[in-house]
Amino acid sequence: MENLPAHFDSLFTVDCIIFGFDEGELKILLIERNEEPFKGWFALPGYFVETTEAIESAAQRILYESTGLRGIYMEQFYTFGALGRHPQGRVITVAYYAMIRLTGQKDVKPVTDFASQAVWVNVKDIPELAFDHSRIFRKGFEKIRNKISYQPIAFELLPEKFTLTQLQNLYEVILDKKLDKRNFRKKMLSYDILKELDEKQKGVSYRAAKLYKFDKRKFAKNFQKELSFSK
Amino acid sequence: MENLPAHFDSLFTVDCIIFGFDEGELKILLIERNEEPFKGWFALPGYFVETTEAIESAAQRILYESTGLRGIYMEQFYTFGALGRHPQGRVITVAYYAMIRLTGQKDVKPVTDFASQAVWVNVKDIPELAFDHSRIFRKGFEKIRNKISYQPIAFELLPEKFTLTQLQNLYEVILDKKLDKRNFRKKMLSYDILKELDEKQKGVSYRAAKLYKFDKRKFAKNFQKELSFSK
DNA sequence: ATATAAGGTGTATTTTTTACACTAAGGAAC
DNA sequence: GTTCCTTAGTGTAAAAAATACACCTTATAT
Repeated sequence: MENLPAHFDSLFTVDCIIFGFDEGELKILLIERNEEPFKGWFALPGYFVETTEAIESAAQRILYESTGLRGIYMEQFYTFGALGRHPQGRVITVAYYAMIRLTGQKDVKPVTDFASQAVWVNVKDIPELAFDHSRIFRKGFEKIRNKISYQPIAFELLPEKFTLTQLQNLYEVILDKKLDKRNFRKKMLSYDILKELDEKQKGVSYRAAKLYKFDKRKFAKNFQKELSFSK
Repeated sequence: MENLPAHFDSLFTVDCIIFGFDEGELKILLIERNEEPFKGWFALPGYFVETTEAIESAAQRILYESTGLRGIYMEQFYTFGALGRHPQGRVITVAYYAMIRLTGQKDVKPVTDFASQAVWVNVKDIPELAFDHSRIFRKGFEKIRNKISYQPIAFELLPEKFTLTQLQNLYEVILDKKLDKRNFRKKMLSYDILKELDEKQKGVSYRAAKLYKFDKRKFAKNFQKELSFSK
């Protein structure tokens, strides 16, 4: 950390995988680039980190510019710095993922000037992306797939009030496999992080299901105890 | 990723937590800085990433400069970029950990010109470190503590041939708790990643224990199957 | 009233985790 | 060479967790 130039600059970026769950499908937000390099390609929302900005804030800013949302929990999952990843020079990117609630209106605001549009794409239909963004996406997706197996992180994707079947569908889409209904419910309820509401689903043409809420307090209490190797 | 300056430079660093296991103690390698800022403080080995260098290579180089070792597996675990972390300006650092085999001689080569010495320090006695390195250390240590609970990553720390008791001691030191001998052996052997050798410990004044080797092939085979949420 | 579609529930079996204590072996000390 | 000391090495029973599996209930639509 020595021999610092009197003034220095940095060239690194933040790229975000923004997950949303909509109509039973897990999607991410992609932008279509309208500038070179990779003009016309789809890419993860991302941008340079200002020198006066913490990485974390840059991630929040990019999320805001892409979706209009603020204060969403984002998790940093890896930093990519292979030499050839940007055709014009050395760019290091810190990758984050976020999970957001798509409440019908799909709040996408393709704000930035370098994107011609922003679209939600099913994770099963992601095209080849600009730069090394395909790799970044795969790594981030793998991360949440692993994490969800031992930590209930997926509630951010659901509406505030949800049914157990919706929750199970979400798990099935993320894990890409069918789960047993009875076992899923038993296990999920045993975590004791859901609050059963006095309310039922509306507008369905079949028996309405009970609604639940995620209980942050209980979650914090029940998931502080760490993983153990045996005793 | 637009509006690139014709020429650009980046200011970021790599910092490494280098773990070693010696005389029953888990240690990390620290350097003592002999330049400002934080002259005289201990710090994690780290340095700038050259613009012509992949992050990964920089990590390897730093490991080599600190220990004389090459080709060791290193894992990136987090990137730190809070605004105030370096007193002279914005420096982003990508943190890696490595685990190395301390085979008696303790191969420390305090090579760099900005370090007056390099020392192995027990993880229980880490002093307050320069910059935000204390925080980096805590985060990295937590990471391996979690990871070892579901992946046998600790073999790199042991001599090539080791006894089950040595392995158990290592786990106990990392997890900071006592484990049951029978259960530990049962579980470890059930992973089927150890090769039992036709050889025994030497030079001990008590019953010599069988020696084992870590079997990389079996490890790869048995740990590709991923974690699952239930079926 | 009937059909349709999802909601909601329990138990037996298997697997995994935990708790727990004694004999065996080898070298050191006398 | 006998005794002592220290660690090696082993099995089983009980508890907990994970799995497999099928039917009745309830709400709406026709």
